[in-house]
Amino acid sequence: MASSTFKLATWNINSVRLRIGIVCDFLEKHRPDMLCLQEIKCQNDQFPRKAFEELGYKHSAVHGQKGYHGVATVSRHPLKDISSTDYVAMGDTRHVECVVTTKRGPIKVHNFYVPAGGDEADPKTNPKFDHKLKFIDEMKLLNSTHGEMPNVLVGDLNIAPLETDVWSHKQLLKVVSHTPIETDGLIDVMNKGGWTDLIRHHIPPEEKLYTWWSYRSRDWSAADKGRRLDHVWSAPELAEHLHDMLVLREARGWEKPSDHVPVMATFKF
DNA sequence: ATGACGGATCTAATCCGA
Repeated sequence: MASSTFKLATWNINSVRLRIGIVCDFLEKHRPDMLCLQEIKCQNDQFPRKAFEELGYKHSAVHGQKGYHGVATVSRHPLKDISSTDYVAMGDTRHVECVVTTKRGPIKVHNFYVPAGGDEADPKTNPKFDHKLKFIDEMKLLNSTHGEMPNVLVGDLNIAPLETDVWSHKQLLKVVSHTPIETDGLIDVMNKGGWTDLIRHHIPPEEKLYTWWSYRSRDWSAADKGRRLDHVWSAPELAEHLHDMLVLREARGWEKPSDHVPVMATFKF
C-alpha cells in the first residue's frame, strides 16, 4: 500500500496583505497541504483569498478583525467543522479550528495566536499579562484527542518553554515569554491535554532553537538573540507518524520579512 | 543595554508587538 505525506506549516505573518508576495513564494516552493497563519491583521473580507486559490489553496478558515491579531488556515484539501473560540471572552480573534481528512482519517487542527502579554510580568499591574495567563489557563481544557479524532495544535503561543528555546535563559527569566509562571503554565497545558511537542520530538531539546527574532536588532543573524515562540503539538499517535520538521530560519532574511519564520511538520501515514 | 524596528490606523502620531 502506498504511503502518503501530510505537510502542515505555521507562520506568524505579521500582516498577510503586506506579505502576500513572500507567502506565495513560500507556498510555491514548499507546497504544504495546509498553512496556519497568525497576525493576519485584517478583516475577513480583506483576506487575499484569490492569491491562495490560484496556488491551489481553495479552502480556508479565516477569523480576522480590523488592524490586529487574526488567524487563518488555508488548505489544498476540503475543511469541515470550522469554528472559533473566544478565549477569555475578549472578543478578539486568536483561534480558529477545522477538520481536514487525511489518508489516516480526519484530524482536527487548532490554530492559535496567544496574547503577547505586554512588558511587565505581573498580572496585578499589567492587564495584558493577566489576560495571557488566563488564556493559558483556558487552554488547559483542550485535549489532544477528541473522541476518536487526533488533534494538532499549532501557532504563535508567545512562550518559549525550554532553556534552549531562548538565547539566554538567565537573562530572560524575568522577561515576558520566558517567565516561570508562563513556561510552567504552558507545560501544564501540554501535560493536561496529552500533547506532544513535535518540534522538540524531532529536534533534540539540548539544541538551541528559535522561530522569532526581534526587528530591533541591527543584525538579527549575527546577534542571534531569538526565541522559540511558535509551536506544533499533536496527539501522541500522530507523533509516531512525524517524518520531518523544518524551521525555515532563512525566511527571517527575506525582503520585508516577518519577525517569525515558518515551521513545517511532515507526517507520513 | 537584547535592541530601538515595523505594522495598522479616519496620514500623524499613536497604539501595539514580545
